[in-house]
Amino acid sequence: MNFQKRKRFILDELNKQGEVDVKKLAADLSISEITIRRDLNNLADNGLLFRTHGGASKTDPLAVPYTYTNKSVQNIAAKDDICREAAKLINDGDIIFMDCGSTVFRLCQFIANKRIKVVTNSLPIITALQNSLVSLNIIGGEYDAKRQAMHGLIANRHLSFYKAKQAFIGVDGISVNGLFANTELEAGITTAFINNSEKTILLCDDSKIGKESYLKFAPLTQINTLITNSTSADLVLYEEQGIEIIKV
Amino acid sequence: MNFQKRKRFILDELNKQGEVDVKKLAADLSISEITIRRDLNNLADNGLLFRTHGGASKTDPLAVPYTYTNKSVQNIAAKDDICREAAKLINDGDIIFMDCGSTVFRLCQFIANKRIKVVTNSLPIITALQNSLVSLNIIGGEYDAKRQAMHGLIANRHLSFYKAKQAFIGVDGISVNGLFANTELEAGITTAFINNSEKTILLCDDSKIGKESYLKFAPLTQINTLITNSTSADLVLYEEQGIEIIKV
DNA sequence: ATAATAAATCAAATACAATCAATATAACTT
DNA sequence: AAGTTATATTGATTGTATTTGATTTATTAT
Repeated sequence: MNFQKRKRFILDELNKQGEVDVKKLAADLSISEITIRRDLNNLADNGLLFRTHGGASKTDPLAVPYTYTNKSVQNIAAKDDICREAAKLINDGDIIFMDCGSTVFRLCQFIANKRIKVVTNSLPIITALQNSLVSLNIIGGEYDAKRQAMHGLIANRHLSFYKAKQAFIGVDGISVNGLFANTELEAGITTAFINNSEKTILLCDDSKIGKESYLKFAPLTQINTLITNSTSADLVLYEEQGIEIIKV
Repeated sequence: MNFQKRKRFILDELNKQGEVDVKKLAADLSISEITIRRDLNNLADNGLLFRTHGGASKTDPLAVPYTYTNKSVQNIAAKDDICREAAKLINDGDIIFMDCGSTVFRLCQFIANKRIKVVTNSLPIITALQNSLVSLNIIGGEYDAKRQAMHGLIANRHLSFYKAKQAFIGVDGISVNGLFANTELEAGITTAFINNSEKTILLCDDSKIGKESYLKFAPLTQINTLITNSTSADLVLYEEQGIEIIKV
C-alpha cells in the first residue's frame, strides 16, 4: 500500500462519506496515524480536501459564498468600535458615500434605522441595507467579483453626478506621506469619493496606520477626520496636518 | 461531532430559524454550553452571525440574499424553455443587455459558461453570474428594493454609454398595440435598452401575450424577435408587423 | 435584586508537529 | 552484478497545541 493508493482511497472515502477520520483511516489501511496525517496534509496543501482536527472534510464548511469572511475577518471588534463612532456623525436627511472596504461595511449595522441616502459601489452594502430605512443609490460600472464592487471609468464618472455631505472611506494604508491603495481602480474611486463630498471621514483600524502599500494616491490634507483604534504616536503628526482624530 | 460539523449545524439552524439558543444547541448536539458559546463567539468574530445574550441571530448581510425565490415566479418551466432558446442566440464575445424581470433572470443558468459581457440593472442577475465566466457591468442609479434593480434618470443615462448587440427584455404585457409596462420607471429603462442595442429580443411567456397593462411605452416594431411558449392566434398579427417569432 | 448568561481559570484528553531512527527504494560506481 | 551511497518513506518517541469541560467569578437582562 503506497502513497498513491492511499491517496486514492482517502479521496474515495471522502467522496462517499463527505469526511474522513485519522484513526479510522489508519486502522482501515493498517498504517500509522502519523502517515495518514502526512497524507492528509499533503492533500490539503494541494487543495484536494479541507483538514480538520482529527480528520478532513471535502470543503471548508465555513466557506459561505456571500460575505467578507475570507477577507476581512481581522479586527472585527475594532472595526465595529470605529463604525459605532462614525455613525454618530450621521444625521437623518444626510446623503453619504460609502466605499467598498470591509471596515466601512461594518457601518451598515449602525445606520440601518437612519433616514438617509447612501451612495455606494459595494454590493454587500446594498444587500445589508436593502430592507432598511436607508434609501440606496448604486454606482454603476464594471463589476469586480473579488471586491464585489464597481470600479473604473464609468463608475468614477457616475459618481461625479452626485454630491454628498460625507464620504466614509477606507484605505489600504496611511502614513504621514499620504493615503495608499493596492490598485489603481481603488485609488480612482476613492479619489472620486473625496472630490465629491464636503467632508471625508477615514475609517482605519490600527493595522493600517503607518502602512505604506503599493500606490500613494492622495495627501493627508484631503482627509477631514480619521477614526481609529490605533494608539500610534504618529497620530499627532497627522493632526499637525489638519486632520481631526477620533480615537475609540 | 467536531468543530466544523457543529458550526455547519449552527449556521443551518440560524438560516432556518433566524436565531439560535445556547441551551438548545448544547442539548441538540449533546455538548457543553461553554463549547457552544465558544463556537458562537468564533462565528461572530468571523462575521457569520450576531451574538446575543443567550444565543445568536443572523447578521444582516446574510439575511436576504438576492433571489426571486420568495416572489411568485409563475411558469418556471415555460420561462426556462424560452431562455434555453434565447441562449442559442448568444455567442462568445457578445455584449448583451439583460433587464430585471423574472423571465430574463432565468437566462442566467444558460449563459454562465459563455465568454460574454452582460450589462444589467438587476442585482439578482449579478449575484447569479458573479462567479461565472461572464464579465459583468452594472447599471447604476436609484435602487428599487422591491424589484432589486436600478431605475431612473441616472440609470437611463448610464445605459446610454453602452451599446449592445442584443437586449433581452421582458414586459408586463404585449398586444398588437405595442408593449406595456406597470410603471414609468420600468418603461424608461426598457426603452433605453431597446434604443442602445442592435437587436431587441423579447422573452414572454403566454401569460403576457395579449395583455394590455397600465402604460403603453413602445410600438411592436421596436422588437426584432419574440420568444414565447404561447400558441395564441394573435402571434401571426405580430409577425405581420415584422417580428420574428420563435415558439418553444 | 435576582436569576440567567458569560467570561476566566484550570485540568484532562486528544491530536499534532518535530525529531530521530529504521527501512525501502533508487542511483551510481567500480 | 555487487556494493555503496543517496534519497524517500514510514514509524516511534516526545513535547506542544488544540479541544473540551468543570468550577468559580463577573456581567447582563429583566
